[in-house]
Amino acid sequence: MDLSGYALMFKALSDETRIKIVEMLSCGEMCACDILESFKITQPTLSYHMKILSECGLVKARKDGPWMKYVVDSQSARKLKDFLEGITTESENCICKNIEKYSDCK
Amino acid sequence: MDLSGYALMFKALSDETRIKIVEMLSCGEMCACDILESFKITQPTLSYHMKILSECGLVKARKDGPWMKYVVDSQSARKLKDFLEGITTESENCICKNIEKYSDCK
DNA sequence: TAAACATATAGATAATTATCTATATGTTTA
DNA sequence: TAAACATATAGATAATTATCTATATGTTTA
Repeated sequence: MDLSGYALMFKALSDETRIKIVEMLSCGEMCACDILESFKITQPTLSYHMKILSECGLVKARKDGPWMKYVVDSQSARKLKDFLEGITTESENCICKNIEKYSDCK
Repeated sequence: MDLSGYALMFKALSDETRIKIVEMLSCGEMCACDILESFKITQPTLSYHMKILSECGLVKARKDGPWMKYVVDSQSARKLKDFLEGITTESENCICKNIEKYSDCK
């Protein structure tokens, strides 16, 4: 995954409401209507947040009749975790060996 | 750490420039001027980013003469990693046992 | 001490974000 | 099939963000 992918996932988690949603989903699949009950936001706002969480890949969405069901995508969460692992751990192929790639690129 | 603390750290990592900075710092301490060389941003913009990274706790800053030196705070990074761990792993005291806390709280 | 260097701050601005209301679309049930 | 239910989309808006230029502050060196 390239950095913009990580940035999108981190951005998805940069909002407290979305962090809470992800925590709720960590126990298993839930439908939007059930998630909505735990928050004081309107249905369109939840829909907006779920789109952000789904589009970055951190959450998987599926349609079940009239309901949308959501669950954490463990693989994506693990990738993000591994990124943080790379930040803390000393290793042979340290992430920072790629520094030159960034020179003069935006 | 409460959720707003995590949100701040995730927000700090939601920008590609800042992700790159953190990667660079993962190898060890660097001064602002050296970091700046790898980016096409102005010095005030870098100063802005370093403030965001420092204030959330993900990066430690210290003054050394005229230089500011920065390094990743491994403890914070580990906390963030553990949060993601809690999202993926099934456990006795699952994060989602706290769901009721969110009810009707914004 | 004056010049050079490193960084921070102030103020402006275009772009993005989180939220809402109103409404549309799609699915199930009576 | 009409009503009820679940969700998404459109459009508006206030707040936030990332960036810049100009300038201030603090430190070292000649």
